[in-house]
Amino acid sequence: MTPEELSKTIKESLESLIASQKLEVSVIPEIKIERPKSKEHGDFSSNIALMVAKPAGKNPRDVAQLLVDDLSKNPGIKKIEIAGPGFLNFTLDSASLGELARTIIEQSDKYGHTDLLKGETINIEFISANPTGPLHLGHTRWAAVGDAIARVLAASGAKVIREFYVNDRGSQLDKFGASICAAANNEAIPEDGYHGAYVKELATEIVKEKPQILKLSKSEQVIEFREEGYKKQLKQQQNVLDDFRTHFDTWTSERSLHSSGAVEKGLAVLKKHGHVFELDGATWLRTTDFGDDKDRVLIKADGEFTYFASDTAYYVDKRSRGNDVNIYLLGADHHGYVNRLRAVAACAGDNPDKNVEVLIGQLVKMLKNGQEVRLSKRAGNIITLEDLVEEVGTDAARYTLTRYPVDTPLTLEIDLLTSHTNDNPVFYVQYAHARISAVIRSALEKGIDWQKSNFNPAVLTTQQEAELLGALSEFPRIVSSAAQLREPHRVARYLEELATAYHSFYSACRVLPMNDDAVTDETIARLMLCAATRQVIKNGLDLLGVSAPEKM
RNA sequence: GCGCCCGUAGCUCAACGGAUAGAGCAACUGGUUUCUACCCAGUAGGUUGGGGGUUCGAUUCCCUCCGGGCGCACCA
Repeated sequence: MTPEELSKTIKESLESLIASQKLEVSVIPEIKIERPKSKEHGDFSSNIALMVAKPAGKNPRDVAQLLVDDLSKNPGIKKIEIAGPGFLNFTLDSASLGELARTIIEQSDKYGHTDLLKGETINIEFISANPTGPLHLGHTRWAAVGDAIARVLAASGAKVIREFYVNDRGSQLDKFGASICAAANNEAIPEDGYHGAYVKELATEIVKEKPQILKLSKSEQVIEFREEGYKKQLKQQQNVLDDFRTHFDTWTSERSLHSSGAVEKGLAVLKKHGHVFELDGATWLRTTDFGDDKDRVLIKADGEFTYFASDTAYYVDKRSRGNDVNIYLLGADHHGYVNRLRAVAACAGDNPDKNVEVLIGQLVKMLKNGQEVRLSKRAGNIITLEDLVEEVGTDAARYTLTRYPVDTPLTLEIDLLTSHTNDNPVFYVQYAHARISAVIRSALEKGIDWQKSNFNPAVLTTQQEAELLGALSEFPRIVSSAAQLREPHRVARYLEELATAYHSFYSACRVLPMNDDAVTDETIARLMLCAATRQVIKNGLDLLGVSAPEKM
């Protein structure tokens, strides 16, 4: 019996109590099944009696007793206890609990997947770095977290579009061009330009490929260097992200919004809804109608579109592509955008609570030798995605970055991360996977065909086996909540718990027969349990984009 | 000044409004003749920044104060 089945059973029980008028409740709340922290509280628990007591006008413990009387008939349930104010603590019989292993193996890589978000089309935009330099540590966090969110959403049945917005227009790009140009001509780079070593490298590369550039006028050179540098830098970002296992479905460039007429179209939509006005020669959007602190300029007095105009057009464009929910993953330094993005949605006639979701990620701080390294793209003193991967590898980088909720600032201690052993829970989880793989390999070498043998779940009776099964049963709920809350770190934390449950089981319960001992029901059942655990670890690591090695 | 986020063990961090607030690291005590010791079992460590409120029940929700981070362009 899985938690989902138990939940259903309780619901049926409640319905029958209501039908027989022993209980009077108009609406049955969602019945949540938890795995109690304390072992004394059984395999699963529910607070449903506490939830129902008030509307029913009864004492919670009395409601609990009614449920116990009705549910005890159920064959898979060994024991139900009423605890504290009215919690129901369930203990399943071992056969009923152990069946889960078979379920997991049958569902294989689909175990944990649900259709919770079926029918929703969700667009998740993240990173969206300027194509004027390498991706830094902050971008790397979004690469790992954004991709992991996309994965849990997809596992929960949503149609997901991963999107990257390329800011290939405007003054930052011009400064980029001027910087490369200066570097190519061995001149001082403008103070507000880009000073990283990569600028000089780009300049050298471009001159080598197109030496005639240097014969152009300075103003033409700047444009040429800008365009060549942009192409190269974007390509570089794409390659790096590819290696980082973060693949985007859509790359939308700001220029294309202008060339395709999307900007005019977006403006027309906003005008239609009546929130556009003229003042001091400029065209404004009245975002203050919807909670923004000030109105925003769409077209400057000199006739140029603002960056904000592109943003609004981009939103309208995304919606027109059928995206119901538009998630933006932004750094804390952009949190001022939240109200304005929501206002844009409202100005376009949408519901900001439904169509827009902004996730603000706190910045990543890095300590090296106990001192903070300030990250600044402009100054050139930056730690890039590649630097991090080079130090710790893609698996450890992705895992470490997805292990924490994004709304807390993250401090990476590079010295710890580079040590490869300390404080890197990814190794702990991966090791559990490799360890199980070794056990299963040995079983095959010994000629134990556990997959074709009779599985008797009733022999899984030890405390460690029950704990492990309990942990395995939680996975679907964890994935669902990670998707609904957009918090993939829950998957990582769960995997650590699961790995602990496995290691604990492993040291307490011998799986394979010793020496010439015979293969028993217990051997087969434990191998099933191992295989189920391995499957769940693999499924969980997949959701984080981390590999599950067979050997370590 | 206005606004957003954060404050939990010595450190880094968890905890759908639920039961005795949990892990890892660091400290201490034990454990392996056999399947991967990159492991396991245990001890110690807390007024969840302070104070109010909401309720059966608050780390979680509301108010306020304190402390820290960040943002408030006809820049992008």
